[in-house]
Amino acid sequence: MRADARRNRERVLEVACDVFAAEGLSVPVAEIARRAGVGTGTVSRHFPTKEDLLRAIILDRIERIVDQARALESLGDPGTAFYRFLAVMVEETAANRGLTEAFAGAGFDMEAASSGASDDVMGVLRDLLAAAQRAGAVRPDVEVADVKALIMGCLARERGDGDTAARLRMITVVSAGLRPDPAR
Amino acid sequence: MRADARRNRERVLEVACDVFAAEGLSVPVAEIARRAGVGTGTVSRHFPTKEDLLRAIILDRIERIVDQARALESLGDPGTAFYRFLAVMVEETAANRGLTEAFAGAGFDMEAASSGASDDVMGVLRDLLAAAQRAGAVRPDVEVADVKALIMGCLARERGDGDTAARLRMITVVSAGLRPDPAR
DNA sequence: CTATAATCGGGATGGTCGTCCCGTTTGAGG
DNA sequence: CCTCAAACGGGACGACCATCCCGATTATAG
Repeated sequence: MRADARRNRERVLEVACDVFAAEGLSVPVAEIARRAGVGTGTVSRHFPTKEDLLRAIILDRIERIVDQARALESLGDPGTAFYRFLAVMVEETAANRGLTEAFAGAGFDMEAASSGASDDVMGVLRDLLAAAQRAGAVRPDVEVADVKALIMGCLARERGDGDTAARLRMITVVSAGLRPDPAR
Repeated sequence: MRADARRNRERVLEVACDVFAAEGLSVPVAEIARRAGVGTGTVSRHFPTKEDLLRAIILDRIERIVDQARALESLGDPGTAFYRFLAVMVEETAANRGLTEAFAGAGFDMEAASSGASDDVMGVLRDLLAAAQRAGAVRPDVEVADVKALIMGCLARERGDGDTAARLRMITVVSAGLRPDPAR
């Protein structure tokens, strides 16, 4: 691979990561190219479709989240692991509008793009939830899709990363709601 | 107004209501026209922009929700009123994909479209929340935006109206989370 | 330094959609 | 029945965007 090609590829990736995080997935590819100082042809040669570009950026972020989840999994108390993962996932995603939209399923099919074991967020969430429920730390009737939707709720709190206190409050409320009756 | 004009207007309104509810706000105006059996010109004469058409449909639905809220407001117990409104809002909206997208702010600026007192959902929600908090039925630190986001979470549970049990479970969880510590 | 193949830039293409316009049709009053 | 303004249909237009393509450029091996 030629040196300038590699450089351009890196540059596009970096710019795309920032722009999608700040302004969401609907930013035109041509705009990414413009800000990276390259032509649209250069972008679409390295990443034939917009989805390819998104995959390269988003799956990287998701892998980091999954890593943290796996680390929490081996933490001893399944309840603590589950609830801490809720907070981690919300915090990691809140500052990234593109990632939020990806989770919401807007313009990017995460399930289809995730093929490896290292990017299966739903899988790891399912494991954490099941363990926490076995330990009696989460209401037994709650399903993975419920938890995902509640996380989406926390992310819907507002665009951007401004209000950390509000996010914390949301997580507190949701966590309290998920706990079975006795344990408060 | 000529009889055929009135008839066409009604027909477009009816079809648009169904289609947007079933398939969301991104359905092309031309498709509405096609299914109503009229030309695109007819639609855009009665409703110059797509937003005009949406307003005519969505604000009507919102008014109905607000009516129910006002009815609950005069119900005596502010806590009961608030929690029942949560359920009402989710139930009313869940079956209507267009309404869900409108609340999510996708392609339709609800705040801007709402001008009358009869369509201010956020206003009535604020009143219900404040009263419930004064009565000690909701955590005092929760804000209106938090509640809205949690409702969005319930709506994000899945597309369509299929799983009533899941929606009920979501409302239970969210309600439990919103209650202050003592009252379970 | 030169040749050449990889790479680049950005215009062309095709598709979608909202809105506007105009030639044609039709409802309804006289 | 006859007229004509109101209403209709659907094609034209313009905006936006992803993707493809090709003539110009440039990195790198020899």
